[in-house]
Amino acid sequence: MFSKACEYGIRAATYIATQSLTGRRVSLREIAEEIDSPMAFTAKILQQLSRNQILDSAKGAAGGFEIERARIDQIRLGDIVFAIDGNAVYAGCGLGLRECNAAKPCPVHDKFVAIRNDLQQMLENTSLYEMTLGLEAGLTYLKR
Amino acid sequence: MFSKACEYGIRAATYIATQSLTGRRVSLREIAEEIDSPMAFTAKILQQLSRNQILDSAKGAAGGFEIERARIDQIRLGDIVFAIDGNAVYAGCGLGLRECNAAKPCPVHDKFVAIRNDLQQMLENTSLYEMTLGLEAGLTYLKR
DNA sequence: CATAAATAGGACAAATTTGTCCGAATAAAT
DNA sequence: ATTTATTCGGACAAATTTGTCCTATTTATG
Repeated sequence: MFSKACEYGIRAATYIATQSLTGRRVSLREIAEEIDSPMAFTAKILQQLSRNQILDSAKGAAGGFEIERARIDQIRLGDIVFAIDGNAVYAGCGLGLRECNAAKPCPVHDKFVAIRNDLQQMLENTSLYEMTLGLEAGLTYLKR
Repeated sequence: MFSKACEYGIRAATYIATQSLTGRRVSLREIAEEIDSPMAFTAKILQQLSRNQILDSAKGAAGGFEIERARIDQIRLGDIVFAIDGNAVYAGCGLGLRECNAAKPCPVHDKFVAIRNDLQQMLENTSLYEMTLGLEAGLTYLKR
């Protein structure tokens, strides 16, 4: 559904958020270990999230990544997906037609629209904060 | 959502179905033109669908592809997707975890399950025949 | 100031997906 | 029987995505 880059990005942002909630800034190394992702590749994705103001990075010794407390509430899962995969998830015909809309639809246009609307709703309604809740309680996981 | 191969496969199967309804067997060349897909690549996909009994192929002059009338009603969109993309659509964690289930879920496991169930329902409830209806009536399209 | 620890970014490499080419096999038509 | 039109299948090529490596830059700390 999402690209690998996007999957890593969501997991990374979620982990960073859990740590930022306790005021801890985390390093790339730690992130990659905690979400079990390739470190250098994860670095690229974090850069992208940083450029898109999803998270803040600090260079130098004791540097790392963090997310402002207030932003953890505001950032939606969809923001992260958009920052990495663009609008590919929402746009684009399910059968790959360049133009596909209500006026000239593909044979499954309506059915796909319905499902993508559900997906979009979910992505827009899910906050980063919400994703951190189960993690701290040990009810959800970011690796394995 | 689906691979390019899968998109072409669905479009091809749908076109073949419309023509098989009138007893016409169609050639690869015609299919590729009608669904606007790369011919040689489409050939590979049709082979795959043929091996999976989604459609029948006939070699030699006047050969081509067709689908038995009775099968057009029986084949579901999900059968085509499964023949090409396997169970990737249903299985697999939304965040890319190797193991993700109700016991040890990722932070968005439940939300993804809900959406994927909807998708699965749609794929299993949509028959190839149903997809041909709008096409003949000029209400839906397979290219552009 | 020097050093160490960290991110930034460019170039490159590997893997996967997408797409092409061509010869072999098959079957209808002349 | 030969020709012609077609699918089959293998090898290859291109494009994209995923992943690695190395150097430069930045910043805290002694």
